[in-house]
Amino acid sequence: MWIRQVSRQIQFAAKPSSLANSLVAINHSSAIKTALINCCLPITLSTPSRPTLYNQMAPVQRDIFSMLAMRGKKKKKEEEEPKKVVENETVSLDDEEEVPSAAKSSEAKQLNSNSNKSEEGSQLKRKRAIIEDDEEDDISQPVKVRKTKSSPSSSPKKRSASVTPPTSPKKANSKSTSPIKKPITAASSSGTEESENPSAVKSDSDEEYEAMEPDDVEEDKAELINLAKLDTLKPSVKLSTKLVSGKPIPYSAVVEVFAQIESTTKRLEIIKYTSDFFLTVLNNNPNDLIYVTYLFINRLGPDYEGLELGLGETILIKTIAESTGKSTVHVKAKYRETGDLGEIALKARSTQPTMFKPKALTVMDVFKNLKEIATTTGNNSQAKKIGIIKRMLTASQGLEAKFIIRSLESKLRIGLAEKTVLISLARALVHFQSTSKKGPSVEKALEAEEKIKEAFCQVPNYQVIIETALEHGVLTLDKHCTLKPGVPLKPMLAKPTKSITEVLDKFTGEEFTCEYKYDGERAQVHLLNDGTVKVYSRNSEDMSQRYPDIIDAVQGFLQPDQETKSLIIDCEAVAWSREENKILPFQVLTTRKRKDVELKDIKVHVCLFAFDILCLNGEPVINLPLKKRRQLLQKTLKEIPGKFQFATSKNSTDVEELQAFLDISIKDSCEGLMVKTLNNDPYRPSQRSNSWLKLKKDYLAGVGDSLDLIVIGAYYGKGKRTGTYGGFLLGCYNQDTEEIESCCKIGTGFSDDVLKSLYEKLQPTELSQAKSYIIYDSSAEPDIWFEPTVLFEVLTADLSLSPIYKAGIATLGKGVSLRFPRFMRLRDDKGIEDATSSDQVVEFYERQAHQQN
DNA sequence: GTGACACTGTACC
DNA sequence: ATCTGACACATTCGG
DNA sequence: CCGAATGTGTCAGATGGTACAGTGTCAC
Repeated sequence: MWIRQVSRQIQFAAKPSSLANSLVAINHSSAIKTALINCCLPITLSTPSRPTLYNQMAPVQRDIFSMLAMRGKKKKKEEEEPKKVVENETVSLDDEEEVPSAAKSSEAKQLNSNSNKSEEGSQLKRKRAIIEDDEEDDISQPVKVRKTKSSPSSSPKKRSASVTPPTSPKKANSKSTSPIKKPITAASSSGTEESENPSAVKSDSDEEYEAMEPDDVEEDKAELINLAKLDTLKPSVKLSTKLVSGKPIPYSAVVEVFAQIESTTKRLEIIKYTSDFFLTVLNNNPNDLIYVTYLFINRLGPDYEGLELGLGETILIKTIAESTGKSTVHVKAKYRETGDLGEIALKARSTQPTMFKPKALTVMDVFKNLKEIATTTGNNSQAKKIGIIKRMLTASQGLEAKFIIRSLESKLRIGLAEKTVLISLARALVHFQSTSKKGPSVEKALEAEEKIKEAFCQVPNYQVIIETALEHGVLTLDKHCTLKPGVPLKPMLAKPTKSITEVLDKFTGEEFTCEYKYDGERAQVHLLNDGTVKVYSRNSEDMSQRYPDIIDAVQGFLQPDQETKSLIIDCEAVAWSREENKILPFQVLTTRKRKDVELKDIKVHVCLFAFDILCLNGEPVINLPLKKRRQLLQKTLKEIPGKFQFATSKNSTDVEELQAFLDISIKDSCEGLMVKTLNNDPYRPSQRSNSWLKLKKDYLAGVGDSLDLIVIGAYYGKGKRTGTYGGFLLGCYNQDTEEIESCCKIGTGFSDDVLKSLYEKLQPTELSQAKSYIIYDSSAEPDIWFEPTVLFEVLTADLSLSPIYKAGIATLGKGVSLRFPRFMRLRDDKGIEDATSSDQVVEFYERQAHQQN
């Protein structure tokens, strides 16, 4: 039987990896698997990844390309809003650019040559590059000052006044740029006009590309690159919103920075804009920095405080519809087109007449409003929330509406997130606190970055970090912000790995260990000095309410002779059957209540599998190597079978042995293995460090089934998937009834190109409604139905009983769906009758359930 | 008012 | 959770 | 020895299923 399947798979396997998969999926003999791993997977690994056109471009080509693109933009703008760009002004601007660029490049070269020698050096180099940009900032800031001075009509910017880096003659020249900026400034301060032309603000960049041309022609390639790069960096110079020292930061300033950030994809540039702005805030009104930071990371407070907006797409659409006087249908249609609710709100707003000019929103206003939305609960709370949003929208000017909505969606989508904010904060703070006129040295800046990252991992609370940094200085953060029981720290994460050989590859010459990867929930258990116990999730949410049983039992886990007062351990909480003494599937664990769990009516029992210790009696131990930590862990705690156990582990470097261990782990209801180095690395909170790897069974083992499913519908893409389908609804074929039963959605595994071609391929087969032989649940109804013609090969980790999908529902009473489905490839060699049948799906499901006994 | 149910949001993976 | 794409950086290759 | 080509690591943002919790709605 399986031989036939194998030959079928061989026939269609596109690449060795999927061949290996298919084969392994059918036969569990570890010898075969090992052989496959050894001969097939390495081949795949060395295959170069699909190059895209852009990737194929040489850097120079890319730079030229982007420069041209930028010029195109500028040209447009000039056409749109003709302004008095006087020639000599543009020239002088040009000068300004050139000088720093030359200086910078030579510096950079020096750095390069220094740092190539060692790994540390090269890291240094990278970071230096970032920091040097900063110095450029300093240069640019005076520019702003002068601009304002020379052009009274533009809002006076105190912003840079307090920064006051040394002003050199070169900078003096650059002031002449001010007139260029004026029109924009005027527009944004007048608000309403500008909102009709949102691109104006965003573009707020520079217009004088022609001035550069003569230079370009003469310069050699290297210079060209520098110019192009500088060119893209320039917009950060301009902030049209005025900031007044001591006064609250206007929200419009934040929005303006968001717009700048959104206009680029370059990380260094983003960091520059952000840190620039943070520094400005520090100089004007340090107390607002925390609010600004929260707006940038789009959060309301530390994760462990558990504040939620309680708003989603649906309610936002309703709100936008209400506040703009359009129907929800209309808004939804627009959403399809643009994939961005913020944009819709903005456009709708700009066409709305404004009776009187509302008071400008401040950063504080917005943050407080968001917080109010989050804390509003109870009857009629939704209406109240909508009311608050409407108020904000009414008060919004310019681009503000767009970002208010995006904030409410919890997706800023501007290419900036936590990590970048942290780096930017570090740079802003270190500049702010630097005593030297020139700003901090490169080394200091790097140090600050490290310190703040480290501190944040141990105390993930921006308010604490910022306050501490302001009080004691960024550079001593490590002394004041260390982990302590009661405050969750960012857990260490593992990197996915595709094969045992890959693991061996990465860990050659290292001593390492393997542990079971339990299929449960990460649980960071804290025991405080006063005996309190807290449990935190992977994302630092407080789960104490969910696990009163754990809290109750922790004291009993301690070795009696150790007198342990406090500790933090890292565990996986797994559902446990006390009757059969075995691990239960993840799906069982999720049925546990999350709040108000009473000890007496717990139905789903839990066994904690501990694998690490992070703090003991108030002393952080994260800097010890794993070997030591494990010893500590086992010395401090004792196993109580079925309640508290140490993760099963094994040290080996033998492929066969590891393979066997992996197989056993899966038989023992685990997801696979975690592989960790024993000696080298300390516990590195939050990093997907190279010293922890996860070896996932679904790439190697039998349950990682690949199915061929029928595409029966699709969903409109949002954000960067606007204009194509963002996901698809898939079904399997029931041979008895000749119906198609919905099975899962799928939205990952596509490259952009594939997504595009799928759109072209499927769009002609769109139907106005579902074919009658399609069985589905209304809650998984797609935006678009298709004539079923196309099959996807889909990989999955697990199968689950589903409340909404229908595959095999006749046999099992519930449908079966897929856990972690991902697209592998298009099966255009097969017809829909060759799709995986409902029976097969059921078979897969039962085999999986059976396997774990 | 109360309870059942639907819908939405958010957490986990 | 999975996955891709863009960047920044690291390393190797060819003249 | 330099620049080009190729490889690697990090980050951000698309998207998956499922369960509970909270709110809204409606019938009684």
